[in-house]
Amino acid sequence: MTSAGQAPEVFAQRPKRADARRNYDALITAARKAFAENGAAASLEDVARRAGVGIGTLYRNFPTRRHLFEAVYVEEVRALCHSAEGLSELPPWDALVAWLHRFVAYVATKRALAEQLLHDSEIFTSCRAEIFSAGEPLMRRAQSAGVVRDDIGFDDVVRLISGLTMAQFPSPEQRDRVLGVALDGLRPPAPPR
Amino acid sequence: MTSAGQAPEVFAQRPKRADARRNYDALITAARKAFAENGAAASLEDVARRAGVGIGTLYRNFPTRRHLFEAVYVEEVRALCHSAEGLSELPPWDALVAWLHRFVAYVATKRALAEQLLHDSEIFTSCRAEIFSAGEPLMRRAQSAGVVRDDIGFDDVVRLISGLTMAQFPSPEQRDRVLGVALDGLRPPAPPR
DNA sequence: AAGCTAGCGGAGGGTTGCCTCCGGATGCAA
DNA sequence: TTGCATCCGGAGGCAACCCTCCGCTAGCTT
Repeated sequence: MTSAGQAPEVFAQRPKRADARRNYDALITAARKAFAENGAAASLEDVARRAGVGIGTLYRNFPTRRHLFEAVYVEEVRALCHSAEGLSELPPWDALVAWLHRFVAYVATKRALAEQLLHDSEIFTSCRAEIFSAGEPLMRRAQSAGVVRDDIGFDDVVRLISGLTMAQFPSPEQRDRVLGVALDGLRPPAPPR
Repeated sequence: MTSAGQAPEVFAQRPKRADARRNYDALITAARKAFAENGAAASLEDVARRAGVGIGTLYRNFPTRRHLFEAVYVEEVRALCHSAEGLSELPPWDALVAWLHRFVAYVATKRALAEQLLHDSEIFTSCRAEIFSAGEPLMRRAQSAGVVRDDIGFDDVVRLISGLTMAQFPSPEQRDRVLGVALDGLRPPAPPR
């Protein structure tokens, strides 16, 4: 029950003919990999090659490098937000922490994507909105329950987490340990101190 | 009194003739700007242009893009580590926090650099060592004083901070607020919980 | 001040990636 | 089955960048 579903149609929509749709999906998948491997500057011709389609097909579906970027990015965000559903059955703190963990895991490999999109993109802002509508309720619930300090907003948490997301961790264990430390910072200060 | 000064000479050394040295420095400065603005893929010809030297000169000083990268990077790290000197006059916690703030501030703009260097570079490892020898003592002192939890290492802190470093903050205020939250996570857990 | 040599600049050849364009193939509706 | 609208692929022109090479310039030394 995120706000997804009626998101902005600003970006390239999935084509209707069966073969075209196949190609579209193959392109997105290939692009995700290529960007993850080679960074934001991955060759579009390489993407087409991986997807097993002609370069022309790529350009028809995504007139611009950015279009392709955005399509990949949007899909990631969708998945993340979707995963917030059902989390409200957990206790407030656990729900928040669980989702934030997913946040990190989902976005961890998308460095290149994020870097490219961070600047001036309306898609980015609308995705941001989606993320907020998925995570902010969890945050507020935790604050009302007194298990998260009151002097910070959800946007602070997003920055904190997405910062970690960008860092390179040698092992998932260390990543979780560090995330744990960061999360401890969210706890309300102990009464005496 | 960091371990700087006799650092690895693996990389291009500053030339001896006056004009050459001028060009070398101009190149580093230009490169720093170019990388900050255009990311890791900035055009080397552009760098030379900014520095007001011929492309040949650039290639003579830095045979490889990576050489240039490393020269810029090393200089940044030097400055940061150097700034740890004298901090031990402050109380343990304050000293650590002060340095970490500098860490964030110094490295904040070097996204592109870091991304490129993060992989397989011996320069990177040696810089890492330098950072550790500058920061780890501060950390240990704070731990002995009981103002930082004992179950984490300095490397965890580095990850935490350099994560923040990567994130894009709209204002320095928010950046500091978030950093504050993260730092609170370093405090030892309050006795009861 | 005169010569030696380190250093300079930028033309240019090669490579790579971008993007357009259109003849041919193919899903889909009737 | 047939027709057509949609979609495909990749050749090819264009632009950007990489990097080498070599004739000239100008610090430095004596």
